[in-house]
Amino acid sequence: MFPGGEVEPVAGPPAAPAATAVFAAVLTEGPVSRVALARRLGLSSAAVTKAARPLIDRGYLHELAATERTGPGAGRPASPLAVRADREFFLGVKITADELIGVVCDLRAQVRATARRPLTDPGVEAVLTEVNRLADDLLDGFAGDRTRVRRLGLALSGDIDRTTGLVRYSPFLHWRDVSLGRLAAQRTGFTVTVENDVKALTAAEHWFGEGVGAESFALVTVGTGIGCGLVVNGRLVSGSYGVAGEIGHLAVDATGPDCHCGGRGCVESIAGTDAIVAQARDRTGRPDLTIDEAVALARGGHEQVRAVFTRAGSAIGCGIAAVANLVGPTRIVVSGEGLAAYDLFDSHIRASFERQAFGAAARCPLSIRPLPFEEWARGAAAVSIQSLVLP
Amino acid sequence: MFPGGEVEPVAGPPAAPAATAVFAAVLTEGPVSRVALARRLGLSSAAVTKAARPLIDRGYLHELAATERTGPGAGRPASPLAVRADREFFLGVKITADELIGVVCDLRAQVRATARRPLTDPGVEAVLTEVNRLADDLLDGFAGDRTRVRRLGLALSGDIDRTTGLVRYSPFLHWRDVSLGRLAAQRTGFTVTVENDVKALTAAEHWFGEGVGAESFALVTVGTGIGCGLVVNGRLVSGSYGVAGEIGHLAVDATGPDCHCGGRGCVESIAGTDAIVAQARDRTGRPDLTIDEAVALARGGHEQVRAVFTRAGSAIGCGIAAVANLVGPTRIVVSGEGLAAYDLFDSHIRASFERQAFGAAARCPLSIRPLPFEEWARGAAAVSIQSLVLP
DNA sequence: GGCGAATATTTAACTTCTTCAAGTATTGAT
DNA sequence: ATCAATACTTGAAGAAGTTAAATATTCGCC
Repeated sequence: MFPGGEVEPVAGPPAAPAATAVFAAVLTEGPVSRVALARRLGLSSAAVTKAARPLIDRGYLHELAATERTGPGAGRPASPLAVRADREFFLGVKITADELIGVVCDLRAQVRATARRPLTDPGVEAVLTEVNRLADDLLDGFAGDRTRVRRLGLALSGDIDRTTGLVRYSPFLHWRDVSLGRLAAQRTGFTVTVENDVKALTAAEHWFGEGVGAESFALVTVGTGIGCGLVVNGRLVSGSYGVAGEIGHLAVDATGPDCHCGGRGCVESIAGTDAIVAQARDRTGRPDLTIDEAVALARGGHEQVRAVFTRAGSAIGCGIAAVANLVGPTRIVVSGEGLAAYDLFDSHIRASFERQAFGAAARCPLSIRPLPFEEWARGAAAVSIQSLVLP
Repeated sequence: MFPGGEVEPVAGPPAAPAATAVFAAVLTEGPVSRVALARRLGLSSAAVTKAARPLIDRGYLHELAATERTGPGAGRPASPLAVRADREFFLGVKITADELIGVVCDLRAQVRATARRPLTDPGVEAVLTEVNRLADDLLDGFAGDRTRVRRLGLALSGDIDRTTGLVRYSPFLHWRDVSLGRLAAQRTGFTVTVENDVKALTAAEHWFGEGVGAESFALVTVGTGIGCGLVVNGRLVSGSYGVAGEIGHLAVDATGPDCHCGGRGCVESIAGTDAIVAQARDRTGRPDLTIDEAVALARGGHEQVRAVFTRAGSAIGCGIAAVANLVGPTRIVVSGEGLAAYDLFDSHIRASFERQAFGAAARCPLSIRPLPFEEWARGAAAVSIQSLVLP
C-alpha cells in the first residue's frame, strides 16, 4: 500500500484489445482524433474514449494542445491523441560477427543516442558481457530519464524464435539453441526481446517507416546476403520451418552459377557482395580486387565491371518481382549495406522488376534507398516497442 | 409469432466470435471434445459449452453417440462435438470458357451430386441463365432435402473481389466490373459468393483437405496457366493490387523464352500446357501435335519430348521452391488439369524443389496429385460454406 | 452577441460475451 | 463402495463494447 492508500500504479499499458489497437494506431499513424480512430478500427467512438483514458492516465498518450489542433469547417474541433514519446525508452542492439551496434529510442522509435562496441569473441558469455557494457555506454550517452529505460531489443541474423527469445541457429556466431532472451534478461535486468535482424528491420519500417498503414509490405536487404522481411495481412511472416523471405535463394537463372546453398542461379550467387567481387575479379583479372574497388571501377565506366552490377541488379529485380507476384505487397522497400552502390543498381532493379512483375503487381511502389547501419539497431528497438504495445 | 408463441427460429448460426471459432474448428478438425476445443481456441471450457449450445440447438452440430466416444484412461469420457453434415447444402459452380461444372456439397464439403452444362455464349446474361439452369439440374439430381439448399458459390479465374462479389476482370469471358454476386443472387434466389477459382480451391483444401490445421499453406495448380493460392497466418492472401500467387510468372530462367506477359523465362512460358505443346512440336517437327500426343510420345520414351517435360517439371519445382523460400508454408499441394501427365512431372518437380528450397524449407511436404475437375466446383461450394460459418 | 448547424467527445444504461468458481456427471481403479 | 480423474454445466460476476442522449466547441449567419 502507498501512503495515500491507493494501489501501486500498474506498470504497462492496458492489455484490452481495444486499448491495444488504439495505442498501436496512435503510435503508427501519428496524432489522430478519437472519431477517426473509431472509424479506422471499427469501434464506436465511446469505446475509443474509454480505451484512451487509461493510456492517457498512464502517460503513454496525450491530447494535442488546442493550438495544434487541425480542422477547418464547422463543428467542435478534434482533440487528436498523440504519443508521449518520452514516456518510455528502448535499447536496441544489432549483433554482427565483429561488432555490436546500439541505439536508444523513444516510444516513437526516434533515435536518441547511439554507441558501438567491437566483438572479438563470439561465445555466448562474451557477447552477453559486451551487450551489458554496450547498454551501460548507451545509458551514459543518453540525455533523458534513465529510469524510463526498461526494455532491450536484440537483433541478429539467423533462425530465431521471437516468442521465446531462443536463437535456434546463428551461422556467424556458430550458436545453436541459445536462450538469448532469458540470458540477456538475467544479465541486464531489462525485459528483452530477440528477433531476426531482417524481420526486426521490417517491423520497424512497418510501424515507423514507409510501411505504415500497409496491410502487406516487404523489405528487401541487399548486402553479403540478400534477405527479405514480409508483412502479410498486417502480420510478419515467419515461415513454418523457420524459413521465410529467403529471396536470396530464389532461382532466377537456370544457367547461372552454383550457389553455396546447393541451388543454382540463386539471386545471392549473382548479386551478393561476394558474388559481385568474384565476378569483378574474374572480369578484370585482378584476384585481389575489393568490393569498393569494383564499385569505383564501375562508376569510372569500366564496362565489364558495370555489366556485373547490371546483371546483379537484374537478378535482384527478378527476386523482388517474385515477391510482388506471390504476395502482392502494398509497397516494397529495398535497402541494405550493399546499396552503398545504390547508383549502380537502381535502374536495373527497377527495369527488371517492371519486366517481371505480372499485371497490376507492377503498380507496387519500390523505394530503393541506402539505410545507415544504426537502422538495424533501431529495428531491434522497434520490436521491443511492439512487445510493450501488443500483449 | 408462431402458434406456440415462440419467436421464429433464427436462420443462420450464431455470429459471436466464440461460436464462429467453435463452428469452424469442429467443421475442419472433425469431432472434438469441448475441452480440446477450449485448449485449441484459448477459451475456457465454459465458454465452449455456451457457444456450442445454440449451434446444437440450430442443428449445425451434434454430440457423438456414446458408442462413438473415444478415450481410454480414467475420468468422464468426452462427448465430442461433430458437424451435422446434412444440416445445410451448398451449390458450387466453376465457370470455364466453354462449360459450367457444378456440385452439391453438404456442410462437410462432401460432394452429393454433380452436373455440367456447356457454355456457348460468354455474355453475362447467357452465363447467368446457364448458371440458373445448372442449379436446377443439380437440385434435380440431388437426393437430399432441397429446402436446405440456400447458398451458391461461384468460382472463375480472373481478378475477383470476394467481399462484394465483383468480377473486376475475367480474361476468358472478357468481363470487366461485373457484379456477378448481386446478379446471380437476383436470378437464382440463393445467397451467392464469388471467388477466384484458384483461391476457392485453396480455401477448400485449407478447410477440408490437406491444408487442415496448417497455419500457412499453398496450393499450386498446373495447367494452361500455372497458379497458386496462398494461406498465410491462417488467412488467404489477396494481394494489394489484386495480384497474388502468380507463380506462373516467376522468372526462373534468364535465358528462357519470352512470355506473353512481357517477362522472360516465366514458369508458365516453360511449363504451361501451351508452352509444352509448342516445344514438343518444335522438337518433333510435327506442327499439329496435341498435348495428349505429346504426353503419349513422352511416355513411349521419346527422349526429346521427355526432355520438354523434364524442363517443365524443373521450372515448376523452382516456382514451388520460391513459394517455400518466401512464405514458408507448412505444406504444399500441387495439382491441376496439367497433372494428367503427373507421372512425367512428379520426380522432376521434387528434384528441382529440393535443390532450390533453402535449408529447412526443404522439409515442407509436397503432395503432387491430380485433381478431378469437379474439385474446382467443390472449391466454390467450400467458399460458400465459409461464408456461412464466418460472419 | 446570439442562434443554429455541424462535429467531437463524454456519459450512462444496457447487452453480450467470457471467465471464475463451484457443482454435477461418468468412468476406471482399488 | 469409494476415490481419483476427467469432462461438462451452471450461475454469479466482470469486462468490453454498443446505443442513445447529453455536453462541448466551433463556424456561419443574422
